Amino acid sequence: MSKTFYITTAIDYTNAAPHIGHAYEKILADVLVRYHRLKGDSSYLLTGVDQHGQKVQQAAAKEGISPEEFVTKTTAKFIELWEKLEISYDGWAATTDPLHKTCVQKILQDLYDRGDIYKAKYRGFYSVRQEQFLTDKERGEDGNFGPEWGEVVELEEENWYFRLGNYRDWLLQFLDSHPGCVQPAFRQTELRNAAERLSGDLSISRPKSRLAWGIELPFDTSCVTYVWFDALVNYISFAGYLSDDAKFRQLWPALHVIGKDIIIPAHGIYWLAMLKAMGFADEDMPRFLVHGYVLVDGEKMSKSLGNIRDPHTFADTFGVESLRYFLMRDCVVGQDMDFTDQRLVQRYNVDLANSLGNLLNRTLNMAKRYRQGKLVRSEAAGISAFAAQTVKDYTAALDQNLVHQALEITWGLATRCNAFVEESAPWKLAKDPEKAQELDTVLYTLAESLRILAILIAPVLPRASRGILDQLAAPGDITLADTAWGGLPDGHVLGEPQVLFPRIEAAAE
RNA sequence: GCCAGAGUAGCUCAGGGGUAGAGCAGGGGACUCAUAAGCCCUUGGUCGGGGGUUCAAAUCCCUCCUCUGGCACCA
Repeated sequence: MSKTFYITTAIDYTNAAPHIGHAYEKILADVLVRYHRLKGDSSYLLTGVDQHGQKVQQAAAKEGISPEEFVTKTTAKFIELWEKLEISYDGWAATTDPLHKTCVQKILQDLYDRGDIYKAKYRGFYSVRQEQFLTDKERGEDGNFGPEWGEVVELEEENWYFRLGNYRDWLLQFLDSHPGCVQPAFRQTELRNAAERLSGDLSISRPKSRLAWGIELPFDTSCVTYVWFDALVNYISFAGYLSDDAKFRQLWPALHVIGKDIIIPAHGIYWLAMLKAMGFADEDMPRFLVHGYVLVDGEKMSKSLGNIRDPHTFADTFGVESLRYFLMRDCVVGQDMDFTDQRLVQRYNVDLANSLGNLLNRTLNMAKRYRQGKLVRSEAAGISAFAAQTVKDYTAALDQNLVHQALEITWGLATRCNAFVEESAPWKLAKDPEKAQELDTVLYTLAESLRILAILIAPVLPRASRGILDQLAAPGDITLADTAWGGLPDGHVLGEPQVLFPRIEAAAE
């Protein structure tokens, strides 16, 4: 069996509800994994939640409930959203899972035994109110810590450290010899620059007196591990590392879909160094697909601006598919995108309703009116060749994860078909008995093109894909190979036309 | 500050030494199968400013300005 296309997303921190940015990342990963399934590749999508840590502990305390209870409640919100958005994940990584905990502890113990983890004292300024150490970043303009930190004391604490600095040279060599490890390329350049300046080791523990909600260090039960050796490890623990060798060999290495805010240093430096320390070979290092932010009306989403968009609202107002389409079509992979209601509605009306939806509708109506929906197998060479080229270009784009480009290419076929309707004017052919064969060819060509379009949109618009195939009365179980011309048999009878994407008339302001 | 990227039509962006491009928005037209959709035509830009190289610069070089990102644990 060939290697599985193993794709993961960042696991989301469960101290608050998911927003449109979380949704974007999961949809992107979902589209890519659906594409690989369509191609017939063995595929596996892992997503999940990061449930440990201080902010969860604090948020739970604030509500007067246990961290377990709090996390269960918040996690449910993520699961509910992913189901609504049709994120077709195969594995669910929740960091409180015993499987994960066992894996983390085995890794820590092993690194400890090999001397990659050591204990050292840290002395610094500590905010009693916020229960955290402060760095120079937290200092105000005047160089002092602001009142929001409450009482600040100087404190000494013993913690465990990972010998990150030992892996700096290897990391530089690895990045230099593996262009394409990070997409887009400029992110790899940034990572390389950051790695060059890397100095010092990485604190990986917190005393339980400060943070109890985490995974206990196997060699020091007075501490829990802090974020890195917990959250990052999910990518391998849930892939069977140290628990199911066959599964792990099949899946690993992964393509990590992550946001631009966590490539440096978390994934690009810490995670790669951690894997190296665990003994992973260069060819078993993951690759990264780094996406940008979803801006709202040109601004970064933030609580203080009060412009956080709830994906549920969008899904309920405009439909899940229009949200998936808009996010995938309007965002150049790797770049930020601007999310505005107006633009979403515009894209929906222009691309989904007017172009594709109307093409389906007019085709079925003409076939019904002129031929009672019955087709004669045939081919308009210009269009079938165009369709074949479209599939080729589409594949080339998606093989490079360029979802927006694949959609643009796909819609090129829909546009070509709409023009073809005008060129061939079936309503004129229908009035001339001598043109009967020509009319049959036009109708079959349009129906067949729609069948191909339905296949191509399937990764992004699974429901609309099924909807088109249903109306064509074509089989719903499809693969990319089915885009070959002539799938609809001679004498095939099309289904009833229904409006697939009703126009959104009210300008959403 | 250092590093990277960007600044091209109202908007989103492509192009990258030889007469300025696409989609959407705006304007006009012919048609009628269709979700007043689709199709055709069209308005619109001294390609951030200034210098330079060149027969020729949006494109190469220098410089300045602006924005974004990274360096600095929030998808």
